[in-house]
Amino acid sequence: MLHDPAQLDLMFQALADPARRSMVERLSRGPASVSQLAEPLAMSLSAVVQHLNVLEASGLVRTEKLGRVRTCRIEPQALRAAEHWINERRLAWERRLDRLGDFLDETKDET
Amino acid sequence: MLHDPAQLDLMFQALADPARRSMVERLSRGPASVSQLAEPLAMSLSAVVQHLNVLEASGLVRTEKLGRVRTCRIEPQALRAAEHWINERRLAWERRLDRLGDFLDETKDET
DNA sequence: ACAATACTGAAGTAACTACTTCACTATTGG
DNA sequence: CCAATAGTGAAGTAGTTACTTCAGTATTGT
Repeated sequence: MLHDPAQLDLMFQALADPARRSMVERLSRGPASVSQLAEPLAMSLSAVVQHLNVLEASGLVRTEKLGRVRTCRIEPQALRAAEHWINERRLAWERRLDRLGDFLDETKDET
Repeated sequence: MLHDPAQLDLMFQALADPARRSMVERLSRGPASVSQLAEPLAMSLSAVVQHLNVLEASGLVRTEKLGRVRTCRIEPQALRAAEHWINERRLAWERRLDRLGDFLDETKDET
């Protein structure tokens, strides 16, 4: 269920923005609050919350509110899904090149 | 030089569209012309060319024109760069979880 | 030579994105 | 209790994206 096209759209779209990637990068080093995520970014807190909503909708980040603090953390399964899609296509291409190489080697032997 | 933020923006943005992903998927099975890429897609040839330009600008696809036919193929290094970015963040997170697990195990022993 | 093929490019448009500001609501520390 | 903190939500706006159509240019098969 993580492989449907719409979910991949959301995940790659989420990763396409440098502010959101920097948030993911920060979260890869451990959970953080919204303010902590916002701190290094040159934009309003509101903008950060909007980016966070995009990340959450994509499934890449999960958040949990305790008191007045929203704690954000990475969802590694979603990262894995995006990684997997790319990996499959790259491997398909590279296997193809290998077979082509084998074929060329064989036909060379036949001369 | 494949790791600069702007290039990652372009690559993830390129992968965020289902039509473009279907083009990449087709190309992962071997090179194709613009018309061949367009064939399964419910949109004008012009639209396909525009998607193709996005893919080419991202570095994910390389094209070469011979006569009136533009042949498109995948650039696996670019796919690898996108894959690598995701992988690094996921691993950072998972290593963190492992260390946390070790720490919890150790402190449990100390009771 | 001429028709068909394979794109290419420009202009238009509707929807979406990445912000902004401002006003607001909880929660918490003193 | 009340001021500071942490975040939420709505509205507005400039810029971008994903198409469309239509008109044009090479290239190639007959």
